[in-house]
Amino acid sequence: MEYQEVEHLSALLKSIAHPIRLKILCLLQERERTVGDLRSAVQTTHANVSQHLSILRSHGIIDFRRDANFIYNRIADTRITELIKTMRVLFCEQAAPTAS
Amino acid sequence: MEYQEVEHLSALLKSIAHPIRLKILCLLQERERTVGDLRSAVQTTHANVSQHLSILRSHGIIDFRRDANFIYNRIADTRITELIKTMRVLFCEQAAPTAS
DNA sequence: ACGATATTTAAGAATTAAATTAAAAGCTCA
DNA sequence: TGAGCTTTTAATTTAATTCTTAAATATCGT
Repeated sequence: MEYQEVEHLSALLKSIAHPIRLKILCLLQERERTVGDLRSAVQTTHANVSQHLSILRSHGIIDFRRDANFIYNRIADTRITELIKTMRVLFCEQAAPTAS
Repeated sequence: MEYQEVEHLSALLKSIAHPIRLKILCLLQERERTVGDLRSAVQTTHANVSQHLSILRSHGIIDFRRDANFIYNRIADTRITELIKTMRVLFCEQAAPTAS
């Protein structure tokens, strides 16, 4: 892996490694959500969620659309969706009960 | 994803998100390496490499064996190998030149 | 045991990231 | 326009990481 690739990938990983941001990304896997939705799911202040969202946006990981005074956030990079799926399978999936 | 899973996964991601640690993990994909090998590949001090290695060890990501006064480091968790492979495919792989 | 080499540990300084708080900016609808 | 939402920005404080340096530990070969 090239120097630049390592730097880029590590910045990306760092941006998704924070528990609040990781949880936000998991929530956005299912469907788009407003800032308020996310705030109540992750249990912190609006300002804090907003700051985390702006970090994710600055990496092009998420995107948003506005509707009235709501901001709907969604995942912008499908590779992130793939990555999170892979991590879930590798690290979160229960061993399937053996059928015996 | 459960609260505990989020916490665990984010700690894991944080531990691999540092550029030096990510590079170390990439180097260890191929084969085991001594601390000195790794040091010259990542261009920093022995002490610093050693500290990064100890972070990776404390997460069970890498493992080592001793031979004389050399410590040979290797990846201990195959899921990490899988994860890195996936990330390389998703984020580092060039689009294959179209065969036309 | 001694000198040489490889690695680790520990303590402190420097850097970077995160949470908090308060104020501002957008938008809607009466 | 202005009251009432939702969201963002900015400044400060707090906390966590990372690097640096120096000293220690471990092992080898003689």
